[in-house]
Amino acid sequence: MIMTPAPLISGTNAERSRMSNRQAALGQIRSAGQMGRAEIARNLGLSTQAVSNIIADLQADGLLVEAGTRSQGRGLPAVQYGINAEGGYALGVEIRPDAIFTAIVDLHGNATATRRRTLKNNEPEYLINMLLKLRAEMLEKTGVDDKRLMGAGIVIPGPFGQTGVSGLGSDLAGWQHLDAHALFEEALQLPVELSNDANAAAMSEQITTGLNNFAYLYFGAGLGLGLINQGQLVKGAFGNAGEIGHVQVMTANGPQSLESQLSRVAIQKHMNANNTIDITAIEYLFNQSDPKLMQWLDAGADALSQALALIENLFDPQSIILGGAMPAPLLEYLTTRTVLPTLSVSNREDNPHPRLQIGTCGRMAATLGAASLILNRAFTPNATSL
Amino acid sequence: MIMTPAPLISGTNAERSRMSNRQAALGQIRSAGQMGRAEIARNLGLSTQAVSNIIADLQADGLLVEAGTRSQGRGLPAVQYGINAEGGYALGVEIRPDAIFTAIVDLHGNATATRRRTLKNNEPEYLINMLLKLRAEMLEKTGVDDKRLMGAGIVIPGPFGQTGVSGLGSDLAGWQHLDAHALFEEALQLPVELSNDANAAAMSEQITTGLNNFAYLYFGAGLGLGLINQGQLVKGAFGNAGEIGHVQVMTANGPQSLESQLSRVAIQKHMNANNTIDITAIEYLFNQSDPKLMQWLDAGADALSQALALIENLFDPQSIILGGAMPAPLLEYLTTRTVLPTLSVSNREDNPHPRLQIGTCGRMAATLGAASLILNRAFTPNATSL
DNA sequence: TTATTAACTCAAATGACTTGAGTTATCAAG
DNA sequence: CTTGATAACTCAAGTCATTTGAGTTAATAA
Repeated sequence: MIMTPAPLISGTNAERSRMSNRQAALGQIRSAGQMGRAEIARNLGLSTQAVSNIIADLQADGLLVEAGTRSQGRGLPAVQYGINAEGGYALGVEIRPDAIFTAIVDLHGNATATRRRTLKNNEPEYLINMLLKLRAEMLEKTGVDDKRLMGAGIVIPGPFGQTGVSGLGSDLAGWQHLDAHALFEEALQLPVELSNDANAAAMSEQITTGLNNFAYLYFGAGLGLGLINQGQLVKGAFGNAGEIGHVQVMTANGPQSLESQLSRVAIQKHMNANNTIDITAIEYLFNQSDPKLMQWLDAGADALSQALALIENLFDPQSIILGGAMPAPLLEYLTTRTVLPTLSVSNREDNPHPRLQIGTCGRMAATLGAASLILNRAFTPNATSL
Repeated sequence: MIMTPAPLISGTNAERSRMSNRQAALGQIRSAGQMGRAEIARNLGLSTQAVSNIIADLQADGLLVEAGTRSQGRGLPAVQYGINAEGGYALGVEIRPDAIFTAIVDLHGNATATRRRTLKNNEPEYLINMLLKLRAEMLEKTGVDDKRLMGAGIVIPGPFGQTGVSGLGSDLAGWQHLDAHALFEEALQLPVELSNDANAAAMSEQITTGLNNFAYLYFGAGLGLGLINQGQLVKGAFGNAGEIGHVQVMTANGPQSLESQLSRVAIQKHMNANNTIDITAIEYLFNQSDPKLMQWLDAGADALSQALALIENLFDPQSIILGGAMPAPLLEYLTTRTVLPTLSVSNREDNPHPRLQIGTCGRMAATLGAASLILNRAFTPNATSL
């Protein structure tokens, strides 16, 4: 499977300008909730008239709805516009070796339908058929016209391609040499965004928090890092950026991989569990204040602290967000136990954001993140290929 | 000093489209060396006529020159255009606590004049006056019209602002709370790009290598990391991304900071030198195969190997480039001694680029890099504020 | 020698934005 | 309560940069 770095810089003409301006206007409205035309025009450096035309278009396309008027001081009150949740939908998909998760997400970012199926195998044909069936089911249930589906965001386990960290358990058997992107686009007949779990979850967090320079630590089976720089995902040359699990940290037992200290699998191992411990089981143990789990959390906090120092000094983010398939209270507890590193460029007074915070938690974090890859394109100029 | 993340997304109109297309056309020509109009049009997705108009403009502005014709197969031979080196210049500046380096660089990236002065102190007024004097000197010597100066790229020692790693020796005394950007723009009456040494050097390397996803390890007094993602610098929220020197690596003497193992200061310490060892001294020692230096190199190669694993797994670059104020032969030797990590996403067969390579070396690397921050803006659409 | 091909030019058409005049509704001041 | 200032918005004309389509030119292939 090939992921080209694609530096495709393209020229601009009137039509592409309009497209770009439409997206910029939508982006403004989304991040503010609702807005008037004159304000959008000021923010984008366009004339009121231009924005009026654009808004009229968007409204005709069903992407916007009027939302009353608002007056601030003198002058004619501004007619407010908001995103029409039903104006468009994104298909979010997470594929794991053992299961597939899907969701239909509206323009407000709310899931209107979700599905979860266990997988018998990872053969492309089986998987694609499953995916098509789930899409059809969800579309029927929600009554969404499939013309309103803007695209599919698909999370598949990294690393992409055959690399030095392949075959360590999490990747999809038999997919290393496939062009998954083309395969999915062909099957779904939709624009597709491929990504790993951490990047997808990070993108979704960008939308909800409004941050545009941050790092996202995603707890899946292992541990992944999603990086957002200037609002853009840092995917790396082959889409494999963020493989933080293999980074070494110091422990009482000498240097170990971060993933072996801080992940669901690490918990499993620490608890000497024979079968997989999932998020529900972890939540139960945490609510019981299970001594072994609490012990693990202390060691985990130490590893996390080292990871923070690393991320902060390499990336200087506004904030580091924890999320993924872990119970929120556990991550909350983990943050309170974690020492924020002193020797760090993020150790400064004038950052208005917390250095460490909790984001979206739960099983569907990556699936919703996948959908947000598509939503993001609708709201960001020049993001067609990211 | 405040560096805003500046997510300013702006709308597009006819004039801004033209500006963007001009830059895109220049970028095409630069990366290809020379090109015909029809080819540019195809690459940018514009009509031939549009590109013809743009090229005529650029030629009238003195940014392009005709460079003969080229025929490939049938059809009218294409008139080729190339960048006119004298069409514009950038001022490159590196400020260190003890010295200032400046250069005037033409559109081909060649330095037409350079200066180096030691600094008595770091007071803003003294520094600015020195800078103005050097600029005047260089402009006079080269006969460059100061209207042709497109801007100034200025490298100042990080970290920016008062952080947890400030006051460790390298930063400019008394500058933490100044708005350096405004200060320089006011004094020079030019657009200014501020950056740390590693980022500037990385940008310059992007231009010479054509890579757009890579990491650059910059050997200054310490060690810095410059990251380029999708052709864009990863600066971090406060401009302090890439502080890799403080990252911990394993050594025979337990965990140590990377900078203590792999930097000019580390050499100094290892050699038990009382006075600073500069690049010339290091080159001499290396040519003598000085046993202590060679011993240091072995330990350094080990530290470098760990740094590579880290960078590769976090950023998945096309390549990692070594450069800066070190003798090229020493870095060459270092690369041959460095084990490329196995457990890395970069350990793959299908990457056409070497995982580790040497870039620009020498005292002026950061200064020329600073200038390239300005040159880059001229050749990249939407890069006005990076 | 001739047909084909591709780069390029000219002039008209198109698309999207800007400009400027005019309308409307709110707030503030008298 | 009236009046004036203000700001959002609309309409119509103007501007800018691009596209389109009909030539023109020069090289190569047949």
